[in-house]
Amino acid sequence: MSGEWVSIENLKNYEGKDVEIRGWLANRRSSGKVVFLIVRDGTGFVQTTLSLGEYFDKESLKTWERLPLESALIVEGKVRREERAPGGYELEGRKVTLVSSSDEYPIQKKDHSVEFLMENRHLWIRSRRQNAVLRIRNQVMMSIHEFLQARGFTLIDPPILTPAACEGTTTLFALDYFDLGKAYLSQSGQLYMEAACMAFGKVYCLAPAFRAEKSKTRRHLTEFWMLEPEMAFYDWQDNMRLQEELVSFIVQEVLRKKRRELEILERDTAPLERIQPPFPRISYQEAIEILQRKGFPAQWGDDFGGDEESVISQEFDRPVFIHHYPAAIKAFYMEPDPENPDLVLNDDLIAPEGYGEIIGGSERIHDLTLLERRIAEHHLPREAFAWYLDLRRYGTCPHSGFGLGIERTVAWICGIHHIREAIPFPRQIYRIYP
RNA sequence: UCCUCGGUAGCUCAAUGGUGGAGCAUCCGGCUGUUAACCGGAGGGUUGCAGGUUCGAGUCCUGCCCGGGGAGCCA
Repeated sequence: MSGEWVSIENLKNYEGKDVEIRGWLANRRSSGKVVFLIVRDGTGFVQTTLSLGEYFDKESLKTWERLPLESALIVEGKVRREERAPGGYELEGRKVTLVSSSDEYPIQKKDHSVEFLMENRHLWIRSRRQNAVLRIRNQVMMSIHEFLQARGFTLIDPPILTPAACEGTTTLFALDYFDLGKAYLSQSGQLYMEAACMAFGKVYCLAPAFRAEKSKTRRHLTEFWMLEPEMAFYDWQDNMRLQEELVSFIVQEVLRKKRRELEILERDTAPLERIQPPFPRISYQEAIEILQRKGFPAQWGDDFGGDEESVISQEFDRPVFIHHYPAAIKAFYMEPDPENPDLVLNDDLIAPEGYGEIIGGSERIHDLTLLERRIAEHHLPREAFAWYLDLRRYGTCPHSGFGLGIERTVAWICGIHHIREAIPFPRQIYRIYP
């Protein structure tokens, strides 16, 4: 008599059938003789009706009417198309089994402050919107793997504990490593990917990165996830072509497979539909000119902040590449422009709608002498980079790669304001709980 | 690190230097289709902490603690 255990996202395939839903009580309403239980199971939400009559007497209705929110339960009933029900389908309940009653649930149906929600992040992820964001994140991750694997890339996992800075400038989280002194949480897997691309040709890592900078903006976390592909024999332009194809693929896949989540987030999908290659390309020099035309006091040699990035991105209807930055404001490993050694063969990709930089990429220095000079100029510890220099001794070749910030990309696609909602458990300067 | 805003009931917020309230949540009652349901009733407070000014401080002053927003830095 009891029906098949079905997930809510598949309910529409069971119209007229008896099924069982296992989940949690998301909300409830009652009207004396009818009790409405809104049940969620992680795949969706469905309204269950319990009516006075054959299956429920007045006593039992009273019990279910008072069931605390987030209680775990199993409901059995018949799937019915119902215009009045949110989602178009509802469950005509015949039996409810209480798995566990909940304590009074802290997150309620009305307003909450950011502070309160962040303090209860472990519960907040149950909510409809947060659930939608994290489902889209999952899709982004899967689409990245699908895209790169189909193009012959090999996933190579980088170490998280590292002996020294990849880029010298940024601050690292340090910890004691037995008798070997300090170790640091990785701020980038790039240098290891450069080693790996000389072994496998095309490689990528999708891993956490850590920055101990005291950044306090909606675009920063101390722990974030980064995709870092690295390709042997790719020049800086091959690199950009790969980036625009990847970003377009990710966005189109989310549009194709996560429509419902985008609706929950009330994301205007029109700007996303436009995300197709090729992306516009402007030089650093052109970017400076745009800013000056817009009245910004930008000088050649300045780096761009969030406001500047927004102004530049507003000129275009899709992500825009900015290439050929001054070498002085970029990392030590970037290949100089052969026509002007003050510039490097790099690119930043700025997302539309003010979401800022989502990719930083470049061709890498492959000449041993030049790289040694750069390491010295940046006062980096030569011993720590011995293995990295080896890559330029044994069959060195031009190669390129980039880093894509997962949370910034997810936040942009979802249209959410702050990237802390784009990761399940954000780590920020003033928050490490829960 | 700097700038800025804030901390009052479980939550979101009110309260001219003069008896700390409301909505939601909780508990009790009502309602035959609710849509953040609705209607009636009840309980619920060391106003972040420590000093100070004052006849009197949630309110003014000083310090500290904890958060929010932003800058720099970066993905």
